[in-house]
Amino acid sequence: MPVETLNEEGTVAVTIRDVARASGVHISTVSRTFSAPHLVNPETRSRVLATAEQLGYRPNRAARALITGRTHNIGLIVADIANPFFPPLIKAAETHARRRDYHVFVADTDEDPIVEAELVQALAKQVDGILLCSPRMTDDQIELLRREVPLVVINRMITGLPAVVMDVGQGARSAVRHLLDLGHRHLVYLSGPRGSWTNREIRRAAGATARAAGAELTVLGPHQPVTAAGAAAAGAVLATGATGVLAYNDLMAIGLLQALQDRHVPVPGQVSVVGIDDIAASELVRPQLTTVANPTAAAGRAAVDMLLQQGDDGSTAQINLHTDLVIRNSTGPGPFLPAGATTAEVAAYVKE
Amino acid sequence: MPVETLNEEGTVAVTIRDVARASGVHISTVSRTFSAPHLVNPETRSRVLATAEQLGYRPNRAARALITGRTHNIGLIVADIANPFFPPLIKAAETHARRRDYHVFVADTDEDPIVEAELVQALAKQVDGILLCSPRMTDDQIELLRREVPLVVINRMITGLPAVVMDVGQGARSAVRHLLDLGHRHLVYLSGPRGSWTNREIRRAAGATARAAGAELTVLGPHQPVTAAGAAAAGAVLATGATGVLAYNDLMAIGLLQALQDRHVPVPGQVSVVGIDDIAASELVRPQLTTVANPTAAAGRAAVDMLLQQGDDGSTAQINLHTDLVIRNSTGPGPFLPAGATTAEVAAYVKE
DNA sequence: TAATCTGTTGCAAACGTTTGCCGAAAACGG
DNA sequence: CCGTTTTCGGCAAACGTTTGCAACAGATTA
Repeated sequence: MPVETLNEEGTVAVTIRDVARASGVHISTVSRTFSAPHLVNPETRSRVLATAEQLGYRPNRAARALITGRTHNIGLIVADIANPFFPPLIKAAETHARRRDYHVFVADTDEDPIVEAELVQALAKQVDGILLCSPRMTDDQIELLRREVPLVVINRMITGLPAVVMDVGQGARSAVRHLLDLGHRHLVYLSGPRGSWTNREIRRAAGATARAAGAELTVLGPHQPVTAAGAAAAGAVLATGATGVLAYNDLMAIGLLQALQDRHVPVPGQVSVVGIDDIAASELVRPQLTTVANPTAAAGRAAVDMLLQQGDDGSTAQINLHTDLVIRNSTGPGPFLPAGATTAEVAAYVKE
Repeated sequence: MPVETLNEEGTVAVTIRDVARASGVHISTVSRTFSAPHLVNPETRSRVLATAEQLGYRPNRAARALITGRTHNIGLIVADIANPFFPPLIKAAETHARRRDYHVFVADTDEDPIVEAELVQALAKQVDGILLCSPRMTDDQIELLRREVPLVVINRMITGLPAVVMDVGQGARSAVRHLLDLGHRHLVYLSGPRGSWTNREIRRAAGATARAAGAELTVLGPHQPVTAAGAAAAGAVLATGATGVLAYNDLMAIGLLQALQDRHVPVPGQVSVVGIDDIAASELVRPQLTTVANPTAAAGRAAVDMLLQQGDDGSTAQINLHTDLVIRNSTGPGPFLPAGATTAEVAAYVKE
């Protein structure tokens, strides 16, 4: 009776060797049955598969990783799992990766660039690549890290680095144009965290669009991308005298909405607010938030594909995903129009 | 000149062997420097550490896993990452695990018990244990799977299995008592998904509490735990004539809130609504949701600890975490009381 | 019929660690 | 100063795979 090693659960650990013995072939044949089926006789193959199935054999990924150098794992690093912007992306990436037989490590940096770098380092040797989501590091740091592990960046553009971005510049332009169309002439941009590429893009696009229309745009910030920061900014927003606000993300916009409500400032009667992301909650608050919808799920899937194809060629494509302005109830006509004016009336007014 | 193997990034893969050669010791000494430092002379140790640092050596976890049988990874399986109940738990578990030098695979079952079982199987050989969050499988299935991999269950009680539960029964009792105290005599429980242990606990506790007070409790469901289901149930809720509603979770409660608002049913004027979970959005909607706060972050940390200690002894502890009723604005006096009655007045009335 | 090719399998050397065992040297006790 | 213990470090065998190479049989070609 052969000595079987028991694993910690007290069951027999069945290896390639057991399958080989039971089906009367060499272990290499068993190995090939799984990793290069076309190299083994169909008859033998089915016999091996049958005994493997019967014995409950599962390939040991550590052993496989050791020799092939591919772990079949990928890392996904986000700023804050609890920020509702990320879960749909995580979910999509995870599901997509699993379909390709990859598993996903998810890690959270708490918006801290130092933690971010450490995490990449820690994960580097254990994954085939990392998806860096809205990184807060500098471009230089990222350049350094990409030498240790294949990287795909989401929501940031760095020359020479494969990236998936949601076209937040275009989104910001639509949002600002929407506010201008409604007759607002003085706008505020509630700026997001320092180090965010997205934040720079939005500010630039919003500024350019406002300037082109001869409107004024005041930038407030930087802020942490959370509701509390949006709420805290309410006073400053009102102090500017602006009537239209674009926020870095929906959380901040919602926080602002709440604070304005608490101060009995009518929205959109006195101030119009636009968010970015279209998180689930933006439909749940009242007034419902006008916002720029980001295709986060598509971005997650695209990023996984880019990462897995990266080895094949030296291509460093950059994908730019389209964003959509979703108009809800937090935006309305500017202050010098009759409060009840419809969009059509406003459009007519503006054209005059 | 020795031949160095290059990894896919084109940099040299530095192994224990390189460190050994560079510091003039045997590889076993290098190994021990990292995995059993007390067995090596402090002087040698620091020399090895220095060269390791200088060469940029990182232990290969696959090789380590292969020989020790421990991967230093854990799996975390949740029903739906996009359900805001889970992210705080995931985040806490991940951070806590990382502090103990473990990495976390996160996977999503889409509320499907079949996917759930497959995921456990797929992850089993690649992790040291799995955290099963609010599983939808049957007890038997879970019993079967625990033989393949150490398991800790969250939000479910199965005899003999280590578990962390949030005391949702107690939460439901507080919630129902709160509604009864406000003078509501006919309540509805908006039931959650089939297969949810939590759902059974809530229903049982709510039913018992209502019965003990001689009040009526109608159970509606099962439902998917999403806002749409809560909204869709609005008609049925009103049809029962009940004035107090307890929902399986906040998402459903919020959905219901929206639908009632659309029908111009005043909340809490005509109907009071209580949720469970205390997700971030429950504070953002208007009226703000009265709900049972679950200590999800604490649960995540506790579960990680249990899983990592599990090997040490055969203990299968079950931790029961306290929940808290958070009273906000979605609950108010029952219909036969003056609409503006304060809580104190209500209490007085009920006592009479 | 000999030479070549093709398809299938076995052999054995890796991959980068950990760890039980053993010997050498140092420290200790009497 | 001798015997015993302790500390330290080397040796080599694992762990479960993959994969280049070689062997062999049968089919194909010239």
